Amino acid sequence: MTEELLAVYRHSLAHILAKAVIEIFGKENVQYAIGPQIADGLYYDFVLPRTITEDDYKVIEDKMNEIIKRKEDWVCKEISKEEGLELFADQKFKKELIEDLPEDERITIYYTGEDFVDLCRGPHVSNSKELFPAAFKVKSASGAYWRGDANRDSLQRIYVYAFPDKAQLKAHLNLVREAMERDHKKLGPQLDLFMFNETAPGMPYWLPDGWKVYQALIAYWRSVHARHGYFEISAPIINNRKLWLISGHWAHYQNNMFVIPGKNGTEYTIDESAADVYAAKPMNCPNAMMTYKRAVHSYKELPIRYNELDVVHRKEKSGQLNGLFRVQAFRQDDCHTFVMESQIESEIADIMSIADQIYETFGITYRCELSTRPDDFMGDIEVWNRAEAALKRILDNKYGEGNYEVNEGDGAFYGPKIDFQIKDALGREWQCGTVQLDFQLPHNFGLTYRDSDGLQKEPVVIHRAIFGSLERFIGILIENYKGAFPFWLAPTQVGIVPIREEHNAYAERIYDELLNMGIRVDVDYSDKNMNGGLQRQKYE
RNA sequence: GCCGAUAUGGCUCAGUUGGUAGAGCAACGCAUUCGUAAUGCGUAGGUCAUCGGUUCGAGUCCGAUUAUCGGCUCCA
Repeated sequence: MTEELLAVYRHSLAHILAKAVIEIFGKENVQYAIGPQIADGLYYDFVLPRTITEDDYKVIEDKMNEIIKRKEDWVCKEISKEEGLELFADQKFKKELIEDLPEDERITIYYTGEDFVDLCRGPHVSNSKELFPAAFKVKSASGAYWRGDANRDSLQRIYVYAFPDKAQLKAHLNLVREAMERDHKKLGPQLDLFMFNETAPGMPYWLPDGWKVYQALIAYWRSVHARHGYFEISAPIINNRKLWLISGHWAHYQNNMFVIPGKNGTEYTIDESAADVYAAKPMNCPNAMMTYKRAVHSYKELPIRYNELDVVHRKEKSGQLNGLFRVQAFRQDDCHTFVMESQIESEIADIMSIADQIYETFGITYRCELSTRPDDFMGDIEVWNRAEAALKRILDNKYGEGNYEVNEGDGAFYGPKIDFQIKDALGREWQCGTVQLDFQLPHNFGLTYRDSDGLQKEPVVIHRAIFGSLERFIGILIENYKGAFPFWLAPTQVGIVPIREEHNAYAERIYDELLNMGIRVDVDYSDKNMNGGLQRQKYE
């Protein structure tokens, strides 16, 4: 089945889903919104008289199958806006969709049988029998908003897996099960890598074994950067509000910051009346700017590359947290590189080569996305154009023109960026690394360097991370390796288990030798059988 | 934040129509010295997430809170 046919198949099934739900609840009780196809099937959004529960899934599936078996014809009709508004008079979402259509847009509707009609661009099957063997399964039901807007109607979204045939559906369900078994939220605590506690939501505790993995990753990361002229710094975790006012975070990012109120007399407050208001840093950049600013710089010093692994805190809305994938306290493998505009291209090319090397080490493939100037950009448009051209040249050289995604207008207001989407063992994609140009922060902080012509100029800052956050990256690694880390990352690289007491002395000798070689080794002297697996040695 | 779900000893779970908590594994003790998915016997471990309410009585019912999970991003 081609991509196009699969889309038609899934989208047609979405109509079948809507028809089924309407037949189950009664047409007068259902408002149906939209139902597109998605990566593994389709969904449809409804307003229903009651909440869908798991017990309904089977009922819905059965009804869908029943409808398909009717082998009804699908009829497409072109109608006028007025006809549409009349036809969908009692369907508020459809009416809104029609009203929002441009005047000259042709409006089409699709009948499935005579009793169900949906506003739709199509195309669709011409008869339900084309939907056989109808390999689908209701996946879940959840809340959603009309047009993704939290202020508008709350809808119930029903997700359905749908594949061309039963074998592919089964394969996908297996993949889903496999992914569940690999879930780092389960494996992590099971393997004693990390844990969470209610008093610090979204802030991982790294346990001894997890911290070994963490440190192994960092050690590797440092060794790679050492060969590319990077220097590591560390800066305060909390700063006075003054810093965040300069950087713009106070104005634009305050809702995502953990703020420590100051004292105005006896009152605690975060406003100007208290001078001692602090906030935990959500990003490392402002302190990197301060670090640069401590001295005058010559063009001969650039690029200056400051790596930084400090913990950052970002306050998320409740309901947004997700294991290690979305946390409130984490370390980015952050770097702020200060360059002259003329150095952007070569510097980013070097960053790309570092990214290549690091991702390859994990057997991870990735693809790049370029995000360009948004409407509300800041700075000089000529600088933007040159920077975007430089990024394009890099990507063109590396992947060939058109072989990477371009998200027009998706860049940050302070500069264009390249994102790395990495792909794990199960083919799932994750946003990790990012390279962002920044023309704004150096300006806000008044950064300069003395150029060869004797003039003071503003450096450009490149923000970049390759792991993204260590936390998220380790989460991905746990799932990618199913908890079985490669030797160089494994918390325990060698385990020694003497069988009898008289072997203990020899075990100790081996243990010391391995330890001296820098191997992470454990030995189990416990007097018991081997069934329990390796025990942690007592004197650790 | 919104919709939905979940919350019982370290882990996995049971707990019927409300009558003051059970099991297996793990732990610990004793015995066993036994070679790769479970040696035997015994001991200890829980204010049933938190707070409040209903009741003579609540793990069980009601309310609030907190945390966690699935969605809310693929837009006829």
